[in-house]
Amino acid sequence: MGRPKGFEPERAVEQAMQTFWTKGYGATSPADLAEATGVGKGSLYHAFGSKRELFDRALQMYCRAGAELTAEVLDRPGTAKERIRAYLVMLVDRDLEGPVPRGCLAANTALELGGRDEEATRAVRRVAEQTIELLRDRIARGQLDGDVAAGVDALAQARLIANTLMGLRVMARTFDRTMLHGVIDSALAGL
Amino acid sequence: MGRPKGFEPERAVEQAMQTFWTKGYGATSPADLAEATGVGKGSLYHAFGSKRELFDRALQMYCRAGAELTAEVLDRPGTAKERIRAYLVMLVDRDLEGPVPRGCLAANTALELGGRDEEATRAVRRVAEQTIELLRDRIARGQLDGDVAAGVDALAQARLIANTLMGLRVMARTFDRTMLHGVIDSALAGL
DNA sequence: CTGATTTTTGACCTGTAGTACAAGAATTCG
DNA sequence: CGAATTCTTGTACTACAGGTCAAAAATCAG
Repeated sequence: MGRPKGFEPERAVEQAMQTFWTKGYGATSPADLAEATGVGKGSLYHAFGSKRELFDRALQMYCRAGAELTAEVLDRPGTAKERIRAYLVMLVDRDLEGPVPRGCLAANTALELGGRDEEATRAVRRVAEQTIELLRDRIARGQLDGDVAAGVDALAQARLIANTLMGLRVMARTFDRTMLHGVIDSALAGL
Repeated sequence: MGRPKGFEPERAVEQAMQTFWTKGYGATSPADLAEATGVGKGSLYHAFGSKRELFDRALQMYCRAGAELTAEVLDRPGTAKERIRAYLVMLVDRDLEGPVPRGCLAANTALELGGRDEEATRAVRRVAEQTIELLRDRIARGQLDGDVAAGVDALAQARLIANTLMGLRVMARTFDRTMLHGVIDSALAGL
């Protein structure tokens, strides 16, 4: 019973995520969130408790969607190198296509809150570890498939690529597509 | 003539830089700056005009110091690979030694203001390009010295390493020294 | 319809960011 | 010393961040 919600929480979290992603946590005001979600400030606080809790939900959603996307793209047919390249290129291109490059919400959060905020640090770490794991598995599969040399250290390469990815999403803020693609090529030389 | 300044501007900019570095641009208040520099809020505005202008000076100082440090470390005796590894290790360890990992002011700025702020974007891009150039020169020198294979594309490797560096300074917010050093090793495999 | 329950709305509140400004202090010049 | 100049200090001000709350609105059980 009781009055029914006038909005879908998941939808609101998603809108909030977009806003946090674009403007950053600190620079997003409750008013911004209200406008983005179309839900009154008061209702948001009623439903989510605080700006911070809403952000946690948004970050969680981002991580989940990111992991799914990563798995999906890596699993498409092709060699490990081809798939990983496609993955990196896709993320970089996505970054560059918007009116304003937003990078990666997790990376942005890592720099904005990392080290100062327990919860955020853990969340960011988890998504990074997840990515590394997916990359490692894909490389290992490449070794089974015979398209990656058996002597390659899958974990080390996965870490290198994940780190490169973080770098790319910072560089995407200031450099152009050509340079970023060049970096991707160099980073994949070890495969 | 007139009353002499009660503080050294350069010193104040340096203190301000430390604060911006630790807390980020948006999260640093005029009150923080006044406390960090020991100069009254009013005096700061009189001397520097605005928070933004002070930040520009601080970022500029950071870039200059960074470039000098890079050049200095790379120029010490050793092979290109040894020197570049030492450079990366030094930056990562510095990041980790403080009570709170601060990353790189330029990278932080790139993520906080990049794409939205012309001036900041330019400054960050300049420091990145500078770093790439110094790395390229050092690799090229390594080729002359014979410690780097002649077939290596110095510019591509320099870009890869600069990108790796950016990534490391993001990862340093959430990962430990061991993993970061592993990434450094992998990244230098191409030399 | 009444009451219980939950959501919405909008007003309201406290604190601080970012800046402006006026009055006073320190210094040099004549 | 007085005047001119430049810096300092502290107050004042506007705007907005972040959040709270009371009252109205919507639903359902009985």
